[in-house]
Amino acid sequence: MPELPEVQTVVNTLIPHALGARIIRTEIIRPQFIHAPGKKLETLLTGRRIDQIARRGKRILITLDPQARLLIHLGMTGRILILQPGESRRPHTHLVLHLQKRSRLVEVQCVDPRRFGEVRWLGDARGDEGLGIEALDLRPAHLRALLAQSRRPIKNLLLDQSRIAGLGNIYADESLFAARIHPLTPACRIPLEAADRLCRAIRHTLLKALRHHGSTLRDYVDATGTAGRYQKLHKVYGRENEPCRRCRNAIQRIVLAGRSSWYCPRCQILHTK
DNA sequence: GTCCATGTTCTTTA
DNA sequence: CTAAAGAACATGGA
Repeated sequence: MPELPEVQTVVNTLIPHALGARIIRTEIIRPQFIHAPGKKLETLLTGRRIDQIARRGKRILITLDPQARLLIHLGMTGRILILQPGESRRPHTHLVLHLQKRSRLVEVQCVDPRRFGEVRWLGDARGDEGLGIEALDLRPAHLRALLAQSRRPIKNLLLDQSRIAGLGNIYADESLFAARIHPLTPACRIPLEAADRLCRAIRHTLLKALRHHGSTLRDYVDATGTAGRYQKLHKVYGRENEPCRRCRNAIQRIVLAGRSSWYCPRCQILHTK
């Protein structure tokens, strides 16, 4: 489900209900889904207060008081849902946090049918280990440097979270279309003007998706259960054989890094030298 | 039954 | 050393 705009929207919709709340009860329904060292997560979580809810790349980082951190990754189909106490538990719920914020009680359910996501106790760790620069913090000079040191197809580089954190399959394709760069172009062959165009395209695409609360293809909803709207504005993603919105040529699909990649063969230039 | 899916990680291959 | 390909994880929808 989640790339940067979706994960940020989950965080934004979680904050009003959960920030400052105390965890008064913890139910672990599927222990295999939860990574915690030694002690039981129930013991670690229960009694602490939620001090901060933030996003880094596609990770949700929850800072607790007394000081400790919890990481939630939504994987492909993960959801965090805010529910009233007593509302029926959704299928594939792995963890439920019972929160009290002043006199109000709410439940936070962590749901993930495919179980590609994870909940992990971080203790003192920051939770940003292994991640490259935030996609929204990317600046032309930084992107130029990244491109110069790689011959990989640009699409593969954009998906590499250890280089740039936050882009996934949808926004990598949409950003490359906006920058008019072919996904197979070797990173180091992208001309400087095109690199700067890509930098702007990434930022513009993510901010616009964020304004539309992300893309809902099938599973994604925010913490209040609301779907995103940006999928209606996709220019290439999932549009094989449909006309390019810019030139009317048919959108093509190829497989790269094991993922479908959609692009317009007329608008997106394959730079080779 | 088939193929495909917003992600990550591991193994194999080159 | 780099990095690509492929499989794996588990479930469900078309």
